[in-house]
Amino acid sequence: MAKREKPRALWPTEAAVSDVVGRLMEFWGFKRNMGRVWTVLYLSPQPLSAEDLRHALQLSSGAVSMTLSELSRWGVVRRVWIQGERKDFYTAEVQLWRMISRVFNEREKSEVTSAIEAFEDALRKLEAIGRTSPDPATRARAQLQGERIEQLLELARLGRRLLDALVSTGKVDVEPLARFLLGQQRS
Amino acid sequence: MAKREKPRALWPTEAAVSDVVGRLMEFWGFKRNMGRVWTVLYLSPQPLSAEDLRHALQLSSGAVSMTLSELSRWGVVRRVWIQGERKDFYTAEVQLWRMISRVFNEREKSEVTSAIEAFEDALRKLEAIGRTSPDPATRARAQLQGERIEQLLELARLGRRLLDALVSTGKVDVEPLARFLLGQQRS
DNA sequence: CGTCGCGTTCAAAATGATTTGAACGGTTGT
DNA sequence: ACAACCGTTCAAATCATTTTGAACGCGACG
Repeated sequence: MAKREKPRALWPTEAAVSDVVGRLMEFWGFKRNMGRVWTVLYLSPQPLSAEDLRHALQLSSGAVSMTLSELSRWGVVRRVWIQGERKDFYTAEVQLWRMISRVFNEREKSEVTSAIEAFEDALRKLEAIGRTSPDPATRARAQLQGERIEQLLELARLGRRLLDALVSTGKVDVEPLARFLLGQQRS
Repeated sequence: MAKREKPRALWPTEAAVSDVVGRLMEFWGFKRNMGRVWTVLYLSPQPLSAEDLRHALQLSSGAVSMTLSELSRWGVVRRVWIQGERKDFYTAEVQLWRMISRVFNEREKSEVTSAIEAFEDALRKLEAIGRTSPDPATRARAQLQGERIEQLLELARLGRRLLDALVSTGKVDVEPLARFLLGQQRS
Protein backbone atom coordinates (compact mmCIF):
# COMPACT_ATOMS: atom_id res chain seq x y z
CA MET A 1 0.00 0.00 0.00
CA ALA A 2 1.73 3.12 -1.26
CA LYS A 3 1.84 6.21 0.87
CA ARG A 4 -0.27 8.97 -0.60
CA GLU A 5 -1.40 12.12 1.04
CA LYS A 6 -4.92 12.11 2.26
CA PRO A 7 -7.52 14.09 0.41
CA ARG A 8 -6.80 17.56 1.56
CA ALA A 9 -8.85 20.71 1.44
CA LEU A 10 -8.01 23.19 -1.26
CA TRP A 11 -5.90 26.18 -0.53
CA PRO A 12 -7.83 29.40 -0.71
CA THR A 13 -6.08 30.36 -3.90
CA GLU A 14 -6.92 27.03 -5.47
CA ALA A 15 -10.52 27.43 -4.52
CA ALA A 16 -10.58 30.96 -5.85
CA VAL A 17 -8.90 30.16 -9.12
CA SER A 18 -10.99 27.12 -9.80
CA ASP A 19 -14.03 29.14 -9.11
CA VAL A 20 -13.01 31.82 -11.55
CA VAL A 21 -12.20 29.31 -14.22
CA GLY A 22 -15.46 27.53 -13.50
CA ARG A 23 -17.33 30.72 -14.06
CA LEU A 24 -15.48 31.46 -17.25
CA MET A 25 -16.24 28.05 -18.57
CA GLU A 26 -19.84 28.31 -17.60
CA PHE A 27 -20.14 31.65 -19.29
CA TRP A 28 -18.54 29.97 -22.17
CA GLY A 29 -21.18 27.25 -22.35
CA PHE A 30 -19.78 24.44 -20.27
CA LYS A 31 -20.80 23.27 -16.88
CA ARG A 32 -19.23 25.10 -14.05
CA ASN A 33 -18.01 21.93 -12.45
CA MET A 34 -16.10 21.02 -15.53
CA GLY A 35 -14.08 24.16 -15.10
CA ARG A 36 -13.58 23.61 -11.42
CA VAL A 37 -12.49 20.03 -11.74
CA TRP A 38 -10.14 20.80 -14.56
CA THR A 39 -8.58 23.63 -12.61
CA VAL A 40 -8.00 21.57 -9.50
CA LEU A 41 -6.25 18.99 -11.60
CA TYR A 42 -4.32 21.65 -13.44
CA LEU A 43 -3.01 23.11 -10.23
CA SER A 44 -2.14 19.81 -8.65
CA PRO A 45 1.45 18.59 -8.63
CA GLN A 46 0.30 14.99 -8.74
CA PRO A 47 -2.56 13.29 -10.50
CA LEU A 48 -5.68 13.09 -8.39
CA SER A 49 -8.24 10.39 -7.92
CA ALA A 50 -11.97 10.78 -8.25
CA GLU A 51 -12.17 10.66 -4.51
CA ASP A 52 -9.69 13.48 -4.07
CA LEU A 53 -11.80 15.60 -6.35
CA ARG A 54 -14.90 14.65 -4.52
CA HIS A 55 -13.43 15.96 -1.31
CA ALA A 56 -11.77 18.98 -2.80
CA LEU A 57 -14.91 20.25 -4.44
CA GLN A 58 -17.62 18.66 -2.35
CA LEU A 59 -19.27 16.83 -5.16
CA SER A 60 -21.14 13.58 -5.20
CA SER A 61 -19.46 10.54 -6.65
CA GLY A 62 -21.80 10.58 -9.59
CA ALA A 63 -21.06 14.17 -10.38
CA VAL A 64 -17.33 13.57 -10.33
CA SER A 65 -17.65 10.59 -12.58
CA MET A 66 -19.78 12.37 -15.08
CA THR A 67 -17.70 15.49 -15.06
CA LEU A 68 -14.51 13.56 -15.60
CA SER A 69 -15.94 11.61 -18.45
CA GLU A 70 -17.15 14.75 -20.11
CA LEU A 71 -13.78 16.36 -19.66
CA SER A 72 -12.17 13.29 -21.14
CA ARG A 73 -14.43 13.48 -24.11
CA TRP A 74 -13.16 16.99 -24.70
CA GLY A 75 -9.66 15.73 -24.27
CA VAL A 76 -8.78 18.19 -21.56
CA VAL A 77 -8.19 15.61 -18.89
CA ARG A 78 -6.29 12.38 -19.10
CA ARG A 79 -6.50 9.22 -17.10
CA VAL A 80 -3.18 7.99 -15.81
CA TRP A 81 -2.07 4.78 -14.21
CA ILE A 82 -0.38 4.97 -10.93
CA GLN A 83 1.76 2.04 -10.01
CA GLY A 84 0.17 0.00 -7.28
CA GLU A 85 -3.05 1.92 -7.09
CA ARG A 86 -6.46 0.53 -7.55
CA LYS A 87 -8.20 3.78 -8.28
CA ASP A 88 -7.95 5.73 -11.47
CA PHE A 89 -6.04 8.96 -11.42
CA TYR A 90 -6.39 11.98 -13.60
CA THR A 91 -4.29 14.85 -14.83
CA ALA A 92 -5.21 17.98 -16.68
CA GLU A 93 -4.06 18.68 -20.17
CA VAL A 94 -1.58 21.46 -19.63
CA GLN A 95 -1.33 22.66 -23.19
CA LEU A 96 -3.93 25.33 -22.80
CA TRP A 97 -3.98 26.35 -26.37
CA ARG A 98 -4.42 22.87 -27.60
CA MET A 99 -7.51 22.51 -25.45
CA ILE A 100 -8.99 25.68 -26.64
CA SER A 101 -8.38 25.14 -30.26
CA ARG A 102 -9.98 21.76 -30.03
CA VAL A 103 -13.07 23.27 -28.51
CA PHE A 104 -13.19 25.98 -31.12
CA ASN A 105 -12.78 23.49 -33.82
CA GLU A 106 -15.34 20.99 -32.70
CA ARG A 107 -17.92 23.03 -30.99
CA GLU A 108 -18.01 26.52 -32.38
CA LYS A 109 -17.24 25.50 -35.86
CA SER A 110 -20.07 23.07 -36.13
CA GLU A 111 -22.38 25.64 -34.68
CA VAL A 112 -21.35 28.23 -37.20
CA THR A 113 -21.35 25.77 -40.03
CA SER A 114 -24.86 24.67 -39.43
CA ALA A 115 -25.98 28.26 -39.26
CA ILE A 116 -24.32 28.89 -42.59
CA GLU A 117 -26.15 25.99 -44.11
CA ALA A 118 -29.46 27.20 -42.80
CA PHE A 119 -28.87 30.65 -44.22
CA GLU A 120 -27.94 29.27 -47.59
CA ASP A 121 -31.01 27.17 -47.57
CA ALA A 122 -33.24 30.11 -46.74
CA LEU A 123 -31.63 32.12 -49.50
CA ARG A 124 -32.39 29.45 -52.05
CA LYS A 125 -36.01 29.36 -51.03
CA LEU A 126 -36.31 33.12 -51.18
CA GLU A 127 -34.82 33.20 -54.63
CA ALA A 128 -37.39 30.73 -55.76
CA ILE A 129 -40.11 32.99 -54.45
CA GLY A 130 -38.50 35.97 -56.10
CA ARG A 131 -38.64 34.16 -59.41
CA THR A 132 -42.05 32.61 -59.22
CA SER A 133 -44.39 34.65 -57.10
CA PRO A 134 -47.06 36.46 -59.06
CA ASP A 135 -47.44 39.17 -56.44
CA PRO A 136 -44.97 42.07 -56.80
CA ALA A 137 -45.18 42.97 -53.12
CA THR A 138 -44.25 39.45 -52.21
CA ARG A 139 -41.35 39.52 -54.63
CA ALA A 140 -40.11 42.79 -53.19
CA ARG A 141 -40.22 41.43 -49.71
CA ALA A 142 -38.39 38.30 -50.71
CA GLN A 143 -35.78 40.45 -52.35
CA LEU A 144 -35.19 42.50 -49.23
CA GLN A 145 -35.01 39.51 -46.96
CA GLY A 146 -32.57 37.93 -49.34
CA GLU A 147 -30.27 40.91 -49.00
CA ARG A 148 -30.44 40.86 -45.25
CA ILE A 149 -29.84 37.17 -44.98
CA GLU A 150 -26.91 37.62 -47.29
CA GLN A 151 -25.44 39.89 -44.65
CA LEU A 152 -25.92 37.34 -41.95
CA LEU A 153 -24.33 34.76 -44.13
CA GLU A 154 -21.34 36.95 -44.77
CA LEU A 155 -20.93 37.51 -41.08
CA ALA A 156 -21.17 33.84 -40.32
CA ARG A 157 -18.55 33.10 -42.92
CA LEU A 158 -16.31 35.71 -41.44
CA GLY A 159 -16.75 34.05 -38.09
CA ARG A 160 -15.78 30.76 -39.51
CA ARG A 161 -12.68 32.20 -41.09
CA LEU A 162 -11.75 33.72 -37.77
CA LEU A 163 -12.15 30.41 -36.03
CA ASP A 164 -10.08 28.72 -38.68
CA ALA A 165 -7.38 31.29 -38.31
CA LEU A 166 -7.32 30.84 -34.56
CA VAL A 167 -7.28 27.12 -34.74
CA SER A 168 -4.65 26.81 -37.38
CA THR A 169 -2.46 29.36 -35.66
CA GLY A 170 -2.92 27.57 -32.42
CA LYS A 171 -2.21 24.11 -33.67
CA VAL A 172 1.41 24.85 -33.16
CA ASP A 173 1.62 27.39 -30.44
CA VAL A 174 0.08 30.51 -29.20
CA GLU A 175 3.11 32.64 -30.00
CA PRO A 176 2.41 33.59 -33.60
CA LEU A 177 -1.07 34.67 -32.78
CA ALA A 178 0.18 36.70 -29.91
CA ARG A 179 2.76 38.34 -32.09
CA PHE A 180 0.20 39.18 -34.67
CA LEU A 181 -2.07 40.74 -32.16
CA LEU A 182 0.68 42.78 -30.68
CA GLY A 183 1.55 44.01 -34.12
CA GLN A 184 -2.08 44.92 -34.62
CA GLN A 185 -2.14 47.16 -31.66
CA ARG A 186 -2.21 50.87 -31.97
CA SER A 187 1.00 51.53 -30.09
CA MET B 1 -56.41 55.68 -38.88
CA ALA B 2 -53.54 54.64 -41.09
CA LYS B 3 -53.77 51.42 -43.03
CA ARG B 4 -51.31 48.84 -41.74
CA GLU B 5 -51.18 45.22 -42.55
CA LYS B 6 -52.57 42.93 -39.93
CA PRO B 7 -50.22 40.86 -37.87
CA ARG B 8 -49.30 38.15 -40.27
CA ALA B 9 -47.73 34.77 -39.74
CA LEU B 10 -44.07 34.46 -40.56
CA TRP B 11 -42.93 33.03 -43.80
CA PRO B 12 -41.27 29.67 -43.39
CA THR B 13 -37.91 31.16 -44.20
CA GLU B 14 -38.39 33.88 -41.61
CA ALA B 15 -39.30 31.32 -39.02
CA ALA B 16 -36.33 29.19 -39.95
CA VAL B 17 -33.84 32.01 -39.94
CA SER B 18 -35.03 33.49 -36.71
CA ASP B 19 -34.82 30.11 -35.17
CA VAL B 20 -31.26 29.64 -36.29
CA VAL B 21 -30.23 33.03 -35.07
CA GLY B 22 -32.07 32.39 -31.84
CA ARG B 23 -30.09 29.25 -31.33
CA LEU B 24 -26.83 30.95 -32.12
CA MET B 25 -27.56 33.67 -29.66
CA GLU B 26 -28.58 31.21 -27.02
CA PHE B 27 -25.44 29.25 -27.56
CA TRP B 28 -23.70 32.52 -27.28
CA GLY B 29 -25.22 33.25 -23.88
CA PHE B 30 -28.32 35.27 -24.64
CA LYS B 31 -31.90 34.24 -24.45
CA ARG B 32 -33.20 32.50 -27.46
CA ASN B 33 -36.10 34.87 -27.77
CA MET B 34 -33.78 37.80 -27.99
CA GLY B 35 -32.34 36.29 -31.12
CA ARG B 36 -35.70 35.46 -32.55
CA VAL B 37 -37.21 38.85 -31.95
CA TRP B 38 -34.21 40.63 -33.32
CA THR B 39 -34.26 38.51 -36.44
CA VAL B 40 -37.91 39.09 -37.15
CA LEU B 41 -37.32 42.80 -36.89
CA TYR B 42 -34.20 42.55 -38.99
CA LEU B 43 -36.06 40.80 -41.76
CA SER B 44 -39.05 43.07 -41.70
CA PRO B 45 -39.38 45.83 -44.28
CA GLN B 46 -41.28 48.00 -41.81
CA PRO B 47 -40.91 48.53 -38.12
CA LEU B 48 -43.09 46.20 -36.10
CA SER B 49 -45.16 46.72 -33.00
CA ALA B 50 -44.99 44.65 -29.87
CA GLU B 51 -48.23 43.09 -30.90
CA ASP B 52 -46.90 42.05 -34.28
CA LEU B 53 -44.06 40.31 -32.57
CA ARG B 54 -46.38 38.68 -30.16
CA HIS B 55 -48.27 37.12 -33.01
CA ALA B 56 -45.29 36.31 -35.12
CA LEU B 57 -43.50 34.42 -32.41
CA GLN B 58 -46.33 33.35 -30.16
CA LEU B 59 -45.05 35.04 -27.09
CA SER B 60 -46.88 36.54 -24.18
CA SER B 61 -47.13 40.29 -23.91
CA GLY B 62 -44.80 40.29 -20.96
CA ALA B 63 -42.19 38.30 -22.77
CA VAL B 64 -42.22 40.65 -25.71
CA SER B 65 -41.91 43.66 -23.51
CA MET B 66 -39.03 42.24 -21.54
CA THR B 67 -37.24 40.96 -24.58
CA LEU B 68 -37.52 44.28 -26.35
CA SER B 69 -36.25 46.17 -23.39
CA GLU B 70 -33.29 43.87 -23.05
CA LEU B 71 -32.54 44.20 -26.72
CA SER B 72 -32.74 47.95 -26.36
CA ARG B 73 -30.32 47.85 -23.51
CA TRP B 74 -27.88 46.09 -25.78
CA GLY B 75 -28.59 48.68 -28.41
CA VAL B 76 -29.51 46.17 -31.05
CA VAL B 77 -33.08 47.32 -31.43
CA ARG B 78 -34.43 50.84 -31.70
CA ARG B 79 -37.80 52.28 -30.93
CA VAL B 80 -39.24 54.38 -33.72
CA TRP B 81 -42.19 56.69 -33.92
CA ILE B 82 -44.69 56.09 -36.57
CA GLN B 83 -46.79 59.00 -37.59
CA GLY B 84 -50.34 58.64 -36.39
CA GLU B 85 -49.81 55.44 -34.47
CA ARG B 86 -50.48 54.95 -30.84
CA LYS B 87 -48.31 51.90 -30.36
CA ASP B 88 -44.56 51.85 -30.23
CA PHE B 89 -42.71 50.36 -33.14
CA TYR B 90 -39.31 48.82 -33.29
CA THR B 91 -36.58 48.24 -35.82
CA ALA B 92 -33.45 46.16 -35.66
CA GLU B 93 -30.02 47.65 -35.73
CA VAL B 94 -28.82 46.64 -39.17
CA GLN B 95 -25.13 47.32 -38.64
CA LEU B 96 -24.29 43.81 -37.65
CA TRP B 97 -20.74 44.47 -36.80
CA ARG B 98 -21.55 47.37 -34.60
CA MET B 99 -23.84 45.16 -32.57
CA ILE B 100 -21.29 42.49 -32.17
CA SER B 101 -18.45 44.69 -31.24
CA ARG B 102 -20.56 46.31 -28.62
CA VAL B 103 -21.33 42.96 -27.10
CA PHE B 104 -17.72 41.91 -27.19
CA ASN B 105 -16.69 45.09 -25.62
CA GLU B 106 -19.18 45.19 -22.83
CA ARG B 107 -19.79 41.60 -22.02
CA GLU B 108 -16.83 39.49 -22.88
CA LYS B 109 -14.31 42.05 -21.95
CA SER B 110 -15.60 42.54 -18.47
CA GLU B 111 -15.69 38.81 -18.02
CA VAL B 112 -12.12 38.41 -19.10
CA THR B 113 -10.99 41.41 -17.17
CA SER B 114 -12.38 40.17 -13.93
CA ALA B 115 -10.75 36.80 -14.50
CA ILE B 116 -7.45 38.55 -15.05
CA GLU B 117 -7.81 40.39 -11.81
CA ALA B 118 -8.59 37.23 -9.93
CA PHE B 119 -5.54 35.51 -11.37
CA GLU B 120 -3.30 38.38 -10.47
CA ASP B 121 -4.68 38.35 -7.02
CA ALA B 122 -4.06 34.64 -6.60
CA LEU B 123 -0.53 35.10 -7.86
CA ARG B 124 0.22 37.73 -5.28
CA LYS B 125 -1.02 35.49 -2.52
CA LEU B 126 1.03 32.56 -3.74
CA GLU B 127 4.13 34.67 -3.90
CA ALA B 128 3.61 35.63 -0.32
CA ILE B 129 3.43 31.98 0.62
CA GLY B 130 6.51 31.25 -1.41
CA ARG B 131 8.38 33.87 0.52
CA THR B 132 7.14 33.17 4.00
CA SER B 133 6.18 29.56 4.41
CA PRO B 134 8.55 27.59 6.61
CA ASP B 135 7.68 24.30 4.95
CA PRO B 136 9.68 23.55 1.79
CA ALA B 137 6.99 21.29 0.37
CA THR B 138 4.48 24.07 0.72
CA ARG B 139 6.83 26.50 -0.96
CA ALA B 140 7.40 24.11 -3.83
CA ARG B 141 3.73 23.68 -4.31
CA ALA B 142 3.12 27.39 -4.27
CA GLN B 143 5.83 27.79 -6.83
CA LEU B 144 4.29 25.29 -9.19
CA GLN B 145 0.84 26.72 -8.86
CA GLY B 146 2.25 30.15 -9.51
CA GLU B 147 3.69 28.97 -12.79
CA ARG B 148 0.46 27.41 -13.88
CA ILE B 149 -1.61 30.39 -12.96
CA GLU B 150 0.85 32.51 -14.85
CA GLN B 151 -0.10 30.52 -17.91
CA LEU B 152 -3.75 31.09 -17.35
CA LEU B 153 -3.09 34.74 -16.93
CA GLU B 154 -1.16 34.92 -20.14
CA LEU B 155 -3.97 33.22 -21.95
CA ALA B 156 -6.55 35.55 -20.51
CA ARG B 157 -4.47 38.52 -21.54
CA LEU B 158 -4.18 37.11 -25.01
CA GLY B 159 -7.94 36.79 -25.10
CA ARG B 160 -8.32 40.36 -24.09
CA ARG B 161 -5.98 41.51 -26.78
CA LEU B 162 -7.92 39.52 -29.30
CA LEU B 163 -11.15 41.10 -28.19
CA ASP B 164 -9.59 44.53 -28.37
CA ALA B 165 -8.35 43.86 -31.83
CA LEU B 166 -11.75 42.71 -32.96
CA VAL B 167 -13.54 45.59 -31.43
CA SER B 168 -11.20 48.28 -32.65
CA THR B 169 -11.15 46.80 -36.11
CA GLY B 170 -14.89 46.58 -36.09
CA LYS B 171 -15.56 50.07 -34.90
CA VAL B 172 -15.23 51.18 -38.44
CA ASP B 173 -16.20 48.29 -40.58
CA VAL B 174 -15.83 44.62 -40.97
CA GLU B 175 -13.72 44.94 -44.09
CA PRO B 176 -10.25 45.33 -42.62
CA LEU B 177 -10.73 42.38 -40.37
CA ALA B 178 -11.95 40.32 -43.24
CA ARG B 179 -8.94 41.31 -45.30
CA PHE B 180 -6.62 40.40 -42.51
CA LEU B 181 -8.14 37.02 -42.07
CA LEU B 182 -8.01 36.30 -45.74
CA GLY B 183 -4.38 37.30 -45.77
CA GLN B 184 -3.77 35.01 -42.85
CA GLN B 185 -5.01 31.99 -44.64
CA ARG B 186 -2.72 29.33 -45.87
CA SER B 187 -3.50 29.72 -49.55
C1' DC C 1 -63.86 62.88 -15.99
C1' DG C 2 -64.23 57.87 -17.42
C1' DT C 3 -62.84 54.40 -20.45
C1' DC C 4 -59.91 52.14 -23.51
C1' DG C 5 -55.58 50.68 -25.43
C1' DC C 6 -51.01 49.84 -24.60
C1' DG C 7 -46.68 48.86 -22.22
C1' DT C 8 -44.51 47.34 -18.00
C1' DT C 9 -43.84 44.71 -13.89
C1' DC C 10 -43.63 40.85 -11.03
C1' DA C 11 -45.12 36.79 -8.49
C1' DA C 12 -46.22 32.36 -9.69
C1' DA C 13 -45.86 28.52 -12.90
C1' DA C 14 -43.47 26.00 -16.30
C1' DT C 15 -39.62 24.47 -18.14
C1' DG C 16 -34.91 23.19 -18.31
C1' DA C 17 -30.42 22.02 -16.29
C1' DT C 18 -27.68 20.07 -12.78
C1' DT C 19 -26.86 17.20 -8.82
C1' DT C 20 -27.66 13.53 -5.88
C1' DG C 21 -27.40 8.92 -4.18
C1' DA C 22 -28.73 4.25 -4.46
C1' DA C 23 -28.24 0.29 -7.41
C1' DC C 24 -25.42 -2.22 -10.45
C1' DG C 25 -21.32 -4.49 -12.60
C1' DG C 26 -16.63 -5.25 -12.92
C1' DT C 27 -11.99 -6.12 -10.51
C1' DT C 28 -8.77 -7.12 -6.92
C1' DG C 29 -7.23 -9.35 -3.10
C1' DT C 30 -8.21 -13.13 0.50
C1' DA D 1 -16.23 -17.98 -3.86
C1' DC D 2 -16.60 -13.97 -1.34
C1' DA D 3 -15.98 -9.34 0.35
C1' DA D 4 -14.31 -4.86 -0.33
C1' DC D 5 -13.65 -1.32 -3.33
C1' DC D 6 -14.52 1.64 -7.44
C1' DG D 7 -16.55 3.72 -11.19
C1' DT D 8 -20.77 4.32 -13.80
C1' DT D 9 -25.54 5.00 -14.61
C1' DC D 10 -29.97 6.89 -14.17
C1' DA D 11 -34.34 8.18 -12.02
C1' DA D 12 -35.63 11.38 -8.71
C1' DA D 13 -34.78 15.69 -6.49
C1' DT D 14 -32.96 20.13 -6.37
C1' DC D 15 -31.86 24.33 -8.25
C1' DA D 16 -31.91 28.04 -11.88
C1' DT D 17 -33.88 30.20 -15.74
C1' DT D 18 -37.55 31.57 -18.56
C1' DT D 19 -42.36 32.40 -19.49
C1' DT D 20 -46.84 33.54 -18.37
C1' DG D 21 -50.73 36.40 -17.35
C1' DA D 22 -53.06 39.34 -14.20
C1' DA D 23 -52.52 43.80 -12.06
C1' DC D 24 -51.08 48.34 -12.54
C1' DG D 25 -50.02 53.04 -14.45
C1' DC D 26 -50.09 56.21 -18.03
C1' DG D 27 -51.78 58.83 -21.74
C1' DA D 28 -55.28 59.55 -25.44
C1' DC D 29 -59.76 60.08 -26.78
C1' DG D 30 -64.67 60.74 -26.42
